[in-house]
Amino acid sequence: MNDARRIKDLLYEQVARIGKATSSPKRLELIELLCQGEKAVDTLAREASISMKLASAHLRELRAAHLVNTEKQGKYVIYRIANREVAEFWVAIRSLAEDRLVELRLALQQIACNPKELAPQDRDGLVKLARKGDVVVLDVRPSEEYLAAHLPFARSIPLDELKMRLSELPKGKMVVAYCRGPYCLMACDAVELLRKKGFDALRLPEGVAEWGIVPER
Amino acid sequence: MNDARRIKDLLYEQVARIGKATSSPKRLELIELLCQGEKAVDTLAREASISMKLASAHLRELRAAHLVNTEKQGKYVIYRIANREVAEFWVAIRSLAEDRLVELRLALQQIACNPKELAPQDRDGLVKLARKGDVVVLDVRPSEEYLAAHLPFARSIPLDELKMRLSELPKGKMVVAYCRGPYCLMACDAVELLRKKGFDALRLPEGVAEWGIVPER
DNA sequence: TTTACGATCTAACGATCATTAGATCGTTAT
DNA sequence: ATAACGATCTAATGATCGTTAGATCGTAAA
Repeated sequence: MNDARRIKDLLYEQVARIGKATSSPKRLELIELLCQGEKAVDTLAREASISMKLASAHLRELRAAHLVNTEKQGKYVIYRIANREVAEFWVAIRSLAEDRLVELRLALQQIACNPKELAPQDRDGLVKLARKGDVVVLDVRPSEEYLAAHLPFARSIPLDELKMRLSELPKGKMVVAYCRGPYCLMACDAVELLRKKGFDALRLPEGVAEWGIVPER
Repeated sequence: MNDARRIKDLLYEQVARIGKATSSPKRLELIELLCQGEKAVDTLAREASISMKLASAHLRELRAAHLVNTEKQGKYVIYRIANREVAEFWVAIRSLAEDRLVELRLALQQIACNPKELAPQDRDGLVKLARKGDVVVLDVRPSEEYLAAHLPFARSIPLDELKMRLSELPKGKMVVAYCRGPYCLMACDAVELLRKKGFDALRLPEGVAEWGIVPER
């Protein structure tokens, strides 16, 4: 009787470890960043706008829940998402949050309205257009993330190089810009810039994780 | 610049509310119970082996994350899972936990080994056998849960009535017993009892939530 | 009306967590 | 060697959380 309780409690306790690991905003942001590709601690800290000490502490938690792996490379410690399932969970918990929390939907509308977004269109359709070259799928993330994983037929121009490299883009064609996902604002900025310069640009609010694409190794 | 930070932080903060709500073992157990059907606070407290005060406090948290709904019925306050997505998330977070945490897999093996389990068989096959009457799919949960939702062609004999109602079961046929899911031990006990009484019994470690069946209203 | 009971709220306690600073350790560059 | 830097560990802080007890409120049965 009491024995059954003990084992039951143990089971729920283990599942709660996943919940606990995903109960901190900054840890979620770190997971999203790691979904883009492997990164060292100082890179993660900079990109999440936190101190390296705090990043290290949060990564420690994620590691305790086995959601991320580490590998020492000389001076650096490289963090990676543990596997595809973690990336899928990041998409899943976000999806549930959007479904249940009005506040989140409202906040999303704020950033979604400004630059025109691509409708939650069929992905095959976009890929077909990109393959034919009728639209340019533009990856505006840092180039290391593009190299780690990117959408099919996407071209890489990091956001901070975009202004100087506008000539690389065909003037007549539609440009679809994407970044790390719906919570990342880089594609918004890119679309704003492109439109100002006379391009026909849309934001694709999805990233590699949403497409089920995951960096290798 | 700083403006973008503020809205980003807000987004991750909202998602973290879901993580926080699912970071407590008892809250997860309450979610699982509510996946079986609507329940009053005192029922939930009894079935989760906690005080009503504590149950009330945990349910308050789940309600704050909009994962559950409430409705006052006279003396009682009835809690319900908010929608199908919540039940699916409960299955998803459990699945990730099993994938990532060795301790959880080990604990599961402890309860899985004793009574022989049904292989992660195709569900259609089981339903076909049950429809023809070649196997008896036995729901050993309390009858209110059976009434709220149950597997196709399942018969209801609650665990605490099973010993007295053995005569209702055909002696020659295979009995497949299930309960609330892989973390619930009622089906284990049922299989143990049935085998002792000469039945050919197996445990189906899945419940309604795992089959994507969700109580109405 | 009185009584019992389901349920929540409040206050309070100890425990845990987020965050920062200081010290430490290993590696790379000078 | 020394210096610089990435990264972690420790300790310490304030905040938050889990849990329990006491009081309160509404409803249903006596």
